[in-house]
Amino acid sequence: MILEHAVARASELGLEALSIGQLARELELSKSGLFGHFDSKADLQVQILDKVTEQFTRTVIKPALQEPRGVPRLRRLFENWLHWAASKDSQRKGCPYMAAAMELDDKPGPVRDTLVQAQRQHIYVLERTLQLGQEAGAFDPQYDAAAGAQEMYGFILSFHFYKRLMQDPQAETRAKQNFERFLQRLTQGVTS
Amino acid sequence: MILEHAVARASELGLEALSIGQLARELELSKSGLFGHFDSKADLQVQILDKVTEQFTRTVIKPALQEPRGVPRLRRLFENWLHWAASKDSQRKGCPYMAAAMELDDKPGPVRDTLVQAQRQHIYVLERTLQLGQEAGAFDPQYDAAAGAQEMYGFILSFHFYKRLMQDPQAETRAKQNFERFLQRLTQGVTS
DNA sequence: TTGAAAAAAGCACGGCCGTTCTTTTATAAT
DNA sequence: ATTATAAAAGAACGGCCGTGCTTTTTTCAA
Repeated sequence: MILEHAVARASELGLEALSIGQLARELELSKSGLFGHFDSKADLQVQILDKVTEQFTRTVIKPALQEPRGVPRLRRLFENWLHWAASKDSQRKGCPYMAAAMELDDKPGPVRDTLVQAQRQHIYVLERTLQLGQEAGAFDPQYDAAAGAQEMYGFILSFHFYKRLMQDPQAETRAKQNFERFLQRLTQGVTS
Repeated sequence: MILEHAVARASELGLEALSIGQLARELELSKSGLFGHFDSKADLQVQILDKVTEQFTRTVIKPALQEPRGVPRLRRLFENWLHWAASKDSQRKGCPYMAAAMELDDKPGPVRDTLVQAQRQHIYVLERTLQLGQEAGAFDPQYDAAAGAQEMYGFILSFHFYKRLMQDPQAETRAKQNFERFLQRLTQGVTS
């Protein structure tokens, strides 16, 4: 329960800016009562990231893996991911990874390691989805899967920036438009 | 001089994490001696962003505008931008906007406004470069310039993430590869 | 119902934060 | 050389931080 709220706040403020005192106040707990559940702030941050990864796997990756390989799976994965990045409910505001990514990209340590591992794993899923699509004959086998994954990741990142920071109402339309064009290229000259 | 160092540190730590005391220590100044140059921390942050924008305009945009419209200008703009995002010298470590973007995307105020305005302006340059290329007959006039700008921005963002957070040595290669493919699409069926 | 174990609270600590005031030092014009 | 002006320093403030201790409350099995 504590972690759920912590995830929500961390996705707004970032992992560093989130303070234990503030968390305790919001949960109507004493500072030390809350702190008792964690060894340190870094430990809390790691647990937050683990929780986020669990959520991401459950709501973005798992549903996509139930789609058949090729276009349906890739599209589902992309749309879920986009939805994840845009989400603004009580659970999460935007992508919790992003705020963390910028603060941590120059600070080595266990928190950063946890984040990097999660991010690598998610991108690997993207890459593997492309590869499996190729093996299934749905995608152009010439296409560099790693480059494609980086490209798709870019769609999501730029969407996030356009939407959250610049509040561009057309961000989503264009992100989907770019993805569909990407998909078209990917399936170009493929029969099945 | 103060601002230059502040820019360098802010691009590493972010605008919020950067503290006045720390800055003063590094510059061998007293905290209040430094603070005297600014009305508040928010004012310092705004001035940092203004300085960054000036640097970005000078090193990324201006050189690109000296190239002829069309492919050369767009490529130059993209490469400069990529180089800016990757830079790791004494002046700057990575893109200072990015760290700020995530912290601020939910916090209204003058600092955020300054950042949004700068970012909008930079993206407008991107968009306008595409449009001018279209008008000059170098790019496919059907292409939606705004979507293209968002796509290119994605190349840069994903490159930044791959390189800085995940430390992928191939990030740059793939970013350029993706851009060149984008360029190919853009110039498809255009004679001149 | 008692008692071990876990959770929460209370309290205090040193430390850094942004900011304000006052005093000293340096700069530069008369 | 004197003086107005600006820059830096010094000291203090209230506030929040993360974290350790000790004490109280709650939980739950024996």
